[in-house]
Amino acid sequence: MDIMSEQTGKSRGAKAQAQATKGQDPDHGLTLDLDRYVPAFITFIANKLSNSATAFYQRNFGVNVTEWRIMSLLAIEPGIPASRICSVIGFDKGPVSRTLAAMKKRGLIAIRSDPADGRSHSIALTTKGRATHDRVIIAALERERRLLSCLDKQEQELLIVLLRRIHDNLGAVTGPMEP
Amino acid sequence: MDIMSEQTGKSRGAKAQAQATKGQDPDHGLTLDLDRYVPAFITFIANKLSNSATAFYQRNFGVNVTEWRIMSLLAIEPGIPASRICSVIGFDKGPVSRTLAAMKKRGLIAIRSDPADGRSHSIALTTKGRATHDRVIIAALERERRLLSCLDKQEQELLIVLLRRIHDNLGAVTGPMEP
DNA sequence: AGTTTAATGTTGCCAAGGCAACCATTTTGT
DNA sequence: ACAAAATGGTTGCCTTGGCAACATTAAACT
Repeated sequence: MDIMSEQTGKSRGAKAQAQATKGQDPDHGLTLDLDRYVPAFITFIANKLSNSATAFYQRNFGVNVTEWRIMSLLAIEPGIPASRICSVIGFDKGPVSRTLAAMKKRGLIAIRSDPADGRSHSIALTTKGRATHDRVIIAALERERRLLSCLDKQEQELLIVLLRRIHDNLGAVTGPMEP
Repeated sequence: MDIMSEQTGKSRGAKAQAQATKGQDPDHGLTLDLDRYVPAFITFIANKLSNSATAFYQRNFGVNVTEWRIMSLLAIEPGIPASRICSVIGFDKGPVSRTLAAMKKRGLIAIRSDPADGRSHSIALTTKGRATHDRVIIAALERERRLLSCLDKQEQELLIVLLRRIHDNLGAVTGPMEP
């Protein structure tokens, strides 16, 4: 195939240093160029960020990163239902439901049922939840600042724009696909 | 984009504070701007990508996304030890060890112990593993192509460069930090 | 030498989070 | 009006993957 030979030749060039230590000469067939494979980059970065964030927030504020994400959204949009949380943070409603129950039990949020719709609930931070939020956000912004400290202001803007475009284009990949 | 374009005033009842467009809550203090908060973007995108990839690869090729990542690395650098896999894909050695055991049992990889170092092992794709790899990579590249289809060639290059810089800068955030 | 220290994997344990089945309420279609 | 479908949440079950304790071997330092 054309794709095969083209991609193989392309990725071979930038690869020499990667296998300096252990890799044998792999050169038969198509391989990924891990220095340019975006899904791997994004997953790697996200995993490290989430793990590190959960460890840090848990240790210092007693909340994990999922709870922090929910709190940050509730600070922006008080009174939203759980379904809104799911769509914004991109999580399944199962974990969100359980996390909300845990946060309510710890007094971080208040849940009152919607009088207009017996299925829905209105969720908001309590005073305690807001106080926790106001402490965590300082650390969160500092973490983001450090993460982006390797980019100048213009590059940061560019990254945000590109990530937003990718974010809005996720349907092109998560949708149906034939093998 | 704002995901809020749906029925915004639905379950917020009469007190729906229409922070509809941009999510700034004037009543309170500091809040995140979720349209510009990079950690949230990256996590969201990575979760959707990984979930969708695992579902797709599992259904069509019988491998999950972790196994695929390991396979893609083994195709590039045959004969590496497990520690190398951990550092490249950013996973803990525990899951990697278990995944390798499962892949060996299914005949996808071969593991032989290093005669020079009794602790280390040399891991490589079998013929069957390589055959699976050669089928999956077609889908993987197509998925990446779709993901990036919202960017032109220059923007894609830019994104790769920026992500690599972030990737290499992760230590600034995962390292020690005081609250 | 011998004793500590470090590195490689394996395993136990646990939290995070997706999926599906389900219940309770609308909403819709006829 | 009433059955059918859709919607919001809850729960059970499962996979993924991190962390820590451990065994084994290699390296480093007396």
